[in-house]
Amino acid sequence: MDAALGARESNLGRVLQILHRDGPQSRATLTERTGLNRSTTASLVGELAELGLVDEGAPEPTNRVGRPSPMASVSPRVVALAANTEVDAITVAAVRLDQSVALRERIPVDGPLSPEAAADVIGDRVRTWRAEALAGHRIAGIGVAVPGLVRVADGLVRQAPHLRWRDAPLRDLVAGRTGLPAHVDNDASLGAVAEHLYGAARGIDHVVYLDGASGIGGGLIVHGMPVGGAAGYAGEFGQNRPGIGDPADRRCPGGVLEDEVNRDRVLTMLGLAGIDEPELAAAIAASGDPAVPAELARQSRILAAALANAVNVLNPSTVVLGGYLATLCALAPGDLVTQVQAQCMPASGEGLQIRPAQLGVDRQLVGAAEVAFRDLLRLPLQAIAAQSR
Amino acid sequence: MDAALGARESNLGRVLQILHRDGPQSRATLTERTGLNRSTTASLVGELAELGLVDEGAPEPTNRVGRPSPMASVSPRVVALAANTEVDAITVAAVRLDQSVALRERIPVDGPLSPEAAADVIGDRVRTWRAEALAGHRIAGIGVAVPGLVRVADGLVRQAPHLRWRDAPLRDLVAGRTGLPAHVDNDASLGAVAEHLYGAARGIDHVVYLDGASGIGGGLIVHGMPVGGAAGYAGEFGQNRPGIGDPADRRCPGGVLEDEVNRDRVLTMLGLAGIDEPELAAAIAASGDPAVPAELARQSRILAAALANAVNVLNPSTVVLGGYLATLCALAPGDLVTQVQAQCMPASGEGLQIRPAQLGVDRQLVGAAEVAFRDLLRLPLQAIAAQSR
DNA sequence: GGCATTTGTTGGAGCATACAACATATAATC
DNA sequence: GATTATATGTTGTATGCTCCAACAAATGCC
Repeated sequence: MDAALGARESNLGRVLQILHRDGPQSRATLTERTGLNRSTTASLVGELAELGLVDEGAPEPTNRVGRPSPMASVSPRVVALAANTEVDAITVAAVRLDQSVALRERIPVDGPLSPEAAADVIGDRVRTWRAEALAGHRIAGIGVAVPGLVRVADGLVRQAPHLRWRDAPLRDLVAGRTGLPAHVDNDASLGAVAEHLYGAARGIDHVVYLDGASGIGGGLIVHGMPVGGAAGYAGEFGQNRPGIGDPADRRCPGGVLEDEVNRDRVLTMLGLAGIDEPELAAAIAASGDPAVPAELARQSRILAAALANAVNVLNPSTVVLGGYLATLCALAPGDLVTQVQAQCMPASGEGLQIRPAQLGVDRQLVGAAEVAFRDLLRLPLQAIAAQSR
Repeated sequence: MDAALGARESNLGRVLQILHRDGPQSRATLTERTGLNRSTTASLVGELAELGLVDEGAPEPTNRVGRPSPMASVSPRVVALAANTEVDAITVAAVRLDQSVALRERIPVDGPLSPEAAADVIGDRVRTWRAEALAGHRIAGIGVAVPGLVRVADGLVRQAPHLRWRDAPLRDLVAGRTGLPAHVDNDASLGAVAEHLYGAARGIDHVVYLDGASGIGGGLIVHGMPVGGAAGYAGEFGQNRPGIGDPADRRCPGGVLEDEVNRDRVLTMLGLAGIDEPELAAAIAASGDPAVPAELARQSRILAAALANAVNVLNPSTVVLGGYLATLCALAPGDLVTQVQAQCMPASGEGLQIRPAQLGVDRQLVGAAEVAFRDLLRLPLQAIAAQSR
């Protein structure tokens, strides 16, 4: 907003963000990336080091002429907390500014917990960590991933069917239990953020992300920014109704995408339950039943129809598939990209890439930590001042 | 990018943009809106006036205590040119910074022109205007609206079926003929820009815009910014295949939205052709054939299905319908909002508004002018310097 | 007509970065 | 192994832009 006032703080944030996203690098590199002057960069890095956000280190051997430039890296003593609320467990983690997971604990729970109980579980874990493992660390805040619709502005969980939550004020509950600034968002939206910054869609400005678990969640990146929409509910591809080319492909009249493209259907077919993705992939490969690849092909046709709609509307350069959808894409007969391109506008589908997600189980946690880091990365001084009050 | 260097230029742009978008206002208002200091605002407005971009005028009577603040308004001698290429005509216009249309000429053409011939038509008109009506005016550039897929980065028209263009380098053709910086974009995307800034979606950050003419074009506004996607093809709702609830509603097996929701079907039913929207609306109202409202109801059900998908994915607060789709929405039995809400996630559809477009025939021209103004509004000094070279 | 209020106007202070000159550390060269 | 070219750190100063404070001006209110 105000261009000159706060210019320094904004530049501090820029430097910190570059180190956060792209890892340790020399001051010379930072100078080039920011376009600022050498002396300014030195001053900025120095101030960040004084604030305890950045560590300055010895130059790395570079085998090039010229005076070596000292390295800067984010301090390992700065973390964001992250929580992922699932039906059978709540995972809490501490994520460093370099995305490494300092602490992680999966806390199994019996059946769906109430929002209050879930906040208690998170709060207890955080209290212990702050007294012990995280003593002496700066904690930027806490981000919570929820499998449901979240009104991002105030962290109200509007609807999380699997958790049986409705209109749960989770942000305030978690903030109250932890005493930390809290942020809540949809798990798939956070996965999209993580894959965009550090995973399969790194550096790509227009991304459609779909994550298949019990349902199908999704997230969008447009102009390099996560898209929440008016209230924060954007990305719910699972509830879309794509046109299905061959009526015989429909299993669920009036059903939505996640009814048709559904992991449980394959599990049932295989007579299995309670297995993870690698196990599912192995079971599919081991199965001799021809109905299995046929079902995968059917599901991938419907997925392609839904993706073609998304490609027409959003013209992404990359689609990232996570969880079950990555398995489906890898194992279904035929090429999903080709199927999508056959149904969308030729130009829109040009050069389209469909990639599996890269970040594994920590995806939601890294995404949640990212939103918890946001204020610190934008305006470091203000974030620190706000915390010491 | 660089926060301090160029701060002034960026602030010049901000002031100019506020006057451009929100009309004449006092310096005091500008001070409040920008958050800058009184003295800074005075200096900025003064410099813009010296540049010939802004006029300073006498204070307006305000009936309030205190020294009256002089008004600032955009200069009427600054224009952007705009062109809309249709099958049967090319419309060229000069649009002022206050969106008023200084000059407009609709040039009928016989059948589809080649891209070169179209650029010639535009170039001839522009040459005459520059010598006469626009003498002494500053011309920021020219924006061209095309009914087709446009690669925005270089203004290559990839595909414009109605014009029978494929891979036409229209930006370079128009820039060559006019000697002006040229921008080309899809007509519906430009309509979305115009409705977002000055029409039915004014001030709304998340908008889905659909325009029904010969086909269905569309545009998106996300986070208050127009969305082009990776190459600029975003918004092509017309080529989507929505799930159609009742199979009996399908008229066109394997067809896309614009095959099913189609103005020509209604025209045929009415035995009419070559009429405009008001005439169509009147004809529908006058028709006693019960098949007509039934067809409108069918089309609106399918439109609702497509919109529900978009609402799930993008969570807009407002959907704007232009052209035939506005007519359809107004005249089809039943409430379109209700139909959409019935098919999307309840939370996503909360508070959804569906509004007719407001800007009428100048919509595309205003949108095209807007992109032509963009550089001038962002960095006025650079834009002016670039022009005088 | 005096007073409160709001805004314009002016000159100077402050902040942040750019710049230039010099210092330093490395690789390449002879 | 000294010399040179190159790249970067370091330092003090200059520049650009805004903010600030004090004063002036124009209006409504009493």
